[in-house]
Amino acid sequence: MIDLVQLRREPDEIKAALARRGVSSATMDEVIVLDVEHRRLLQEAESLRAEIKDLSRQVGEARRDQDTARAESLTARSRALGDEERAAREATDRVAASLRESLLMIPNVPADDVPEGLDENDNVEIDRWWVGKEEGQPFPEYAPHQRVAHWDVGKELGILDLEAGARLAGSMFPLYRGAGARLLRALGAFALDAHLDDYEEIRPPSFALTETMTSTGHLPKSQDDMYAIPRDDLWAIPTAEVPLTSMHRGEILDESRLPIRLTAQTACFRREAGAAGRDTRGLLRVHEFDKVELFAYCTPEQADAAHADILARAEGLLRSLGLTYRLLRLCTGDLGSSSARTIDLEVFSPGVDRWLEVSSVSWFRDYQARRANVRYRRADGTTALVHTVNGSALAWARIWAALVETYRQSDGTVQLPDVLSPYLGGRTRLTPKVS
RNA sequence: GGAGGGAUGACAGAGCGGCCGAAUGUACCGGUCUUGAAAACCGGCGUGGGCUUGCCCACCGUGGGUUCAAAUCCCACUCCCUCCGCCA
Repeated sequence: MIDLVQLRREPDEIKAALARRGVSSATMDEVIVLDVEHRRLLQEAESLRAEIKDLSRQVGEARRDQDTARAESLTARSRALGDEERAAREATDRVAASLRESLLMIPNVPADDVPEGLDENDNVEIDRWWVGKEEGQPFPEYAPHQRVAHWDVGKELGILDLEAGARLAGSMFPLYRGAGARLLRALGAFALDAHLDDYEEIRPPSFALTETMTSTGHLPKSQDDMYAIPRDDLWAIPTAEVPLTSMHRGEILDESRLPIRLTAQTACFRREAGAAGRDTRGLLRVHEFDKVELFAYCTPEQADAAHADILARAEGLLRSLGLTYRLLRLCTGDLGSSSARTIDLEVFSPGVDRWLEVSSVSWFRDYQARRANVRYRRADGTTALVHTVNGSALAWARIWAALVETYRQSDGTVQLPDVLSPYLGGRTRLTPKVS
């Protein structure tokens, strides 16, 4: 949620920044009006409250002095004020609720370096990498044997059974088998191990309460994109960012502990409402996928370095897997609602001949921390909201697809990169199932 | 799922419905003493919000209720602990 105090102090700056991502100035004016009204009512209610407290204290004194007549007259006055106070408080609460409701729907203020744009077509490519680039080799030419879509490779080798997944849970719930399932397990272990130098490994719950979802900004905005279990007030997490952001909810962290860096692999659940039929073949877009997430709570001063570190780690994994990828700076129109700045990593998958988003590295400023109420204590004793930063490293379903396409050999086998060997028991070559 | 016990500041732990935002201890910060440290002593030490910056308001697991007045009484819920049942 954005900073209301800042909105009061510099309404024009905030309005201008939010206008870049489509929030009308009329919407912001409504918020400002609600805020003014809220404070007016709050003052009214509080001064009534103060009066009642004072009268009540005097009743106590009168009782102690055995002055029954005085006590009763004071009681009568206080009782009369009580009705007024209740009405004032209810009015205050009503306005506070609608103020909060409005604030929850307002996206984060974009950073200055976020490019202008309407949708993903306006994202700006800032870098591109492929094996041998540093040695001066040109962008790779992919051979015909690499131009086979992963769903065909998967079927050929018996490592991906989309029909079985669909039978169990409907379409877009993939089922991996044999070496395909093991490859997925290997990727997770490979990535988690790579981050353990600086990041604590977490295994959080796969479900979270409405309150938790709200603190990351996923609710109320994205409720149609998530799986809900209403009987238990639970939602299936769309990313480990949700539990990690709430891990320290309501806490005041000592500055010396920052940055707190966490990594977690979880299943991620996405309803992908409205996406039916669009780029949904194979593993391009699925309802459930595994992802290793990197996350940091930090001070504002540490945020840039924390963001850069996560980005470097995600890139590092792609490079050691030998996959071609590019970096995109998301434009205002494509930026996630909670984010102030996001860099996407897209891997090139030759079989389907497209760039697939496999990581999104975002800086949230204090937007999530304000909702989740995560603060830190500075050396001078004051408190401030932390900044949160996160990124995927990486989302495995699409990496799986890019790997089997990129490394498909002319004989139809797939020769996986050596870095995965320890996690595959040395079996880096995937061959067609004989049975 | 059943029975019982509990939830108060960083921690421990008091708190007859009325100077209780909360005793006391520990921890922590500052000072005195000391060559220095420890001990002792003195002082400080929760978080938010509002405005007339000096005051006011809120918060004792959460949400309701009773009352002139609630940490304190009532109801519901959540979580933790113990026991029973069930269970990977």
